[in-house]
Amino acid sequence: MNNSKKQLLPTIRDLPRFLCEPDPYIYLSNNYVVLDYETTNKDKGTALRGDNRIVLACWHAVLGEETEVLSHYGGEYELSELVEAVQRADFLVAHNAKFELQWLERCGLDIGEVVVYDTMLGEYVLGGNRWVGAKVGLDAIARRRGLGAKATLVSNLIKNGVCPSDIPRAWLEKYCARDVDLTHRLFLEQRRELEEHGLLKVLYTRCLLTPVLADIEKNGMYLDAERVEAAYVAAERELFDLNVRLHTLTGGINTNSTKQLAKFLYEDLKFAEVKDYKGKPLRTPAGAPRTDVDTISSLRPKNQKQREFLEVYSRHKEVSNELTKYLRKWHECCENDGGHLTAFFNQHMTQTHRLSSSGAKYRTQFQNFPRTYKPFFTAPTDKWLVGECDGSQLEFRVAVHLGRDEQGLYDIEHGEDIHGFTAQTLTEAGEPTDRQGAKAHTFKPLYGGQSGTHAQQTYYQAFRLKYKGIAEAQQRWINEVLSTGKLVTEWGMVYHWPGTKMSRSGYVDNTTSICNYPVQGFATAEIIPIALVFMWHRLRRSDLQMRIVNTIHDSIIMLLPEEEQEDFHILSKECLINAVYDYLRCTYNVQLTVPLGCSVSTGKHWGSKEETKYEAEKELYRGNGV
DNA sequence: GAAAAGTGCGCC
DNA sequence: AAATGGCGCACTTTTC
Repeated sequence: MNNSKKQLLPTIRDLPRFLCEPDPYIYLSNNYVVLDYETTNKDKGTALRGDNRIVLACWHAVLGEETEVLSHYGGEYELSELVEAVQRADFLVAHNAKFELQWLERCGLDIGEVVVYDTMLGEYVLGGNRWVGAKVGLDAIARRRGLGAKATLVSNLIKNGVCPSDIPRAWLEKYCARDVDLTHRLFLEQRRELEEHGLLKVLYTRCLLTPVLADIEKNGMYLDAERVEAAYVAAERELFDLNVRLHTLTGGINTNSTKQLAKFLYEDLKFAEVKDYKGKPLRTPAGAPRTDVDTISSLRPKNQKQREFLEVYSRHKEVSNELTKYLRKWHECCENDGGHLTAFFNQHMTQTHRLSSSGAKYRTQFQNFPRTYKPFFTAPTDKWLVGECDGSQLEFRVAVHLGRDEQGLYDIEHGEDIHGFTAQTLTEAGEPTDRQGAKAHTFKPLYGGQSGTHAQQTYYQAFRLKYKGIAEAQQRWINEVLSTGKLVTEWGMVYHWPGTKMSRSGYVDNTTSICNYPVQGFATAEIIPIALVFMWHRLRRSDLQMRIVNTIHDSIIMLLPEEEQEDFHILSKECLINAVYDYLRCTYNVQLTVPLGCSVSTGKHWGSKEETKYEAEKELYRGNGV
């Protein structure tokens, strides 16, 4: 166990050079490999399925002026030449490199030692918020850039479910060679543009996260079968009763149909629609009456029939949601897979560049479990725990930094109760609100929110007055977008809102996005990924057994042996706090001016209430950091 | 009959 | 005219 080369917890200096001395200009080197795999096609060909295999690998090995064009038809055990080429190179180029990395790991590569350049992420970073998802697919990019479309015959075969292993070898080779060539030319175009726009560093950060995600997707999370089963059975039982009652009350309409439900609510039961301050009914974007919980819960029943319907309906909605989105799937997962639940992370789906996730086999994504279900997750073995660490008030603190807001800094340093201020302001404006109820409103101004009830508007104004620095920064962002159509953030990321105009009333299009993207992006697309990267590499170079299993925007979820609790605390603090300051300074030349904090908890199940909080030392954010 | 649009709801 | 950001998934209805 005491491997001489490893330590329980290596320091940051022991990490690979590309981390302790981050250098985005490595991408200007001409020592790289461009790779594309064709694989069998179960679940999109993922390497995480043992029954998939590599059909064909095509790669370019570039060294100086020389480009070798290579390919190999056959499985992963015969690809040592490729693995060695990748190890010799300064970096690996691939489109959606997470996919290739998972395969390369099966081919025997240590993916913790590789720097990748992902052309999908390259395009994503160049686009800012302009193109996401399918628009950064290789086809779409080739079309947009006039690089020549993909070979249509083979791509159509694959799209229509034909396994590459059944496609004639010569066709497939031509297709794959073309994709590598396309990826290579795309890379050369992109790196020039990224350098020109000062975006290499942003791409570097995106790409550092790729091997981390490639690895943690393999882990998954574990459900406590007993807890899931109990909740599942109780919910099915309750739903059955509620269905009967609802059927009687409504005469058998389908309450899942917004159309039928709206007719029942507003015509049959004669509820009055909720109106705005001008007396106009609040409708959906398409003009239909609203039937969501918020709307329905604000309806005021005037008779017994209305009252009873609201009561039964709201509970029915709750229970059926829980069942269809979580409990039935998790019940299946416990029956068939011992409660092992997996998902994958999408690096290219969001406008702000935070991650998104999608459920794998059971289609439950990893970022929207109901909070009350956290205790349904547990460790797969005895003597292991679930741990969670998250950035304290992360988006607020980021906003305070971006606005160099003195009041905000004071409040953070003195642990002021921000929600308390919200509650007090709302109460004094005639809308009695407790602290819990105030939480929803506290940060709405960070999203540029202005409207609402009189008391709410009073609060938003009070927020803008109190945190002047934040409000002024947001106003500057709006002005910049008005005059240039884009916003260059202080870490280099550029968001675009072309054609933004001011209306006659003075309201600027996209105000809410302009106010929010920099905050959300810096917090959850830069800071947390940095922490994840450092945490993963330090664990990888240690003897510790704990592993990262999930990340939800401002938090990281782990599985760990009981005896590694202290290491987990240290690691959380050092990665979520210290490493972030260093990395931001080295890579982005950004000196954070606020304390970062984190809170750490562990337990037999996820969601333990006992938290330990840590705060940054003053010299990290108030001096030169030395 | 499949795809797209619309609506609602879970999380941060 | 409206004016709180970001997602993915279930379900119904509309469109092609």
